[in-house]
Amino acid sequence: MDSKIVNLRSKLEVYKAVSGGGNFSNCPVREVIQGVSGKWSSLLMMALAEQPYRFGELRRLVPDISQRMLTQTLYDLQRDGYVHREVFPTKPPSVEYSLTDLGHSMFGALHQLILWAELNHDAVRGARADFDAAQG
Amino acid sequence: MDSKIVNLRSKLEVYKAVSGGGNFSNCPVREVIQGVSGKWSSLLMMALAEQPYRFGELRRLVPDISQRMLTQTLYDLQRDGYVHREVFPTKPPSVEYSLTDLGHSMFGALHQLILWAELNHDAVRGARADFDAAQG
DNA sequence: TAGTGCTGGTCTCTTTTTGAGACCACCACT
DNA sequence: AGTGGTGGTCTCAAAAAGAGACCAGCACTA
Repeated sequence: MDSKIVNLRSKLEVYKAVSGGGNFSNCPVREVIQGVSGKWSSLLMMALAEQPYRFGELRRLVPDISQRMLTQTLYDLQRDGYVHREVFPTKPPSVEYSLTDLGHSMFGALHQLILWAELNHDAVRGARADFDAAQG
Repeated sequence: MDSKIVNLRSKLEVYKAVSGGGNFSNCPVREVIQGVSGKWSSLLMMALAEQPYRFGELRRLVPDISQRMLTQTLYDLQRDGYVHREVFPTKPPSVEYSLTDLGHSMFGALHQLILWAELNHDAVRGARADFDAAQG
């Protein structure tokens, strides 16, 4: 067990103590994590970390997102301060989305998870296949 | 812009090249991230990184999860190889959930995001409040 | 001996979230 | 005059999640 995990263990104790009931219901980390935990949030963060994109470009970049969810996810990311939305007065008007400083900062952490996923996605797929084979 | 982000930029170029259509639809990272992106997944990973827990303990630890979603999320985490499920022949039988090696490894990466959330949740809340105040 | 509680779930029903696709105004270009 | 691209919104259907009843089996208690 490495030091990070030991460190977290003590953090968890703190949460449980603070929340009073010995549970996670008031954990302030939850709302932040849930903001990133949407189906499309991390994917859009990945795209915008690369460079700013316009609405239509994002739609083409992530073809299986519905226009409705693209609108809504970008709105939520903007609301949480990760994404900046700028309208340019072209004809027709174009809208550019980019990461804020807070967004770049958050992406630095999210990036670790993405790197892990890159390295281990075959292990996860393997586990999934084994499990399905064993359980039916 | 730090080196991590520059590094990722090149990674993204690779994905777009590989997928053929210049988009994210085949990105292998997506399925891994989505496995962690469930509403309850990261919370249960946090709990189990602390120590193994039994079903009822987890339910008490996360009081606002329904029994149905607790069952299902644990099942999914087990299927992806992050969680080990062990039944003890007590009366009545008890079931213990713990992280596998893969689960601990993944949590190491998720941990970065959790630490970020700890440090920045007030900034996110502030952004949210500002946005709501401005937009109505 | 009957009642109560705890175990880890499943089943059904309702509510919320998401997806699919039509529709919109505006303007440029052909 | 028709077509296409802009960034959306609106409606309706499908999928996912939440709420809560129910279950068998055994221990403990009254």
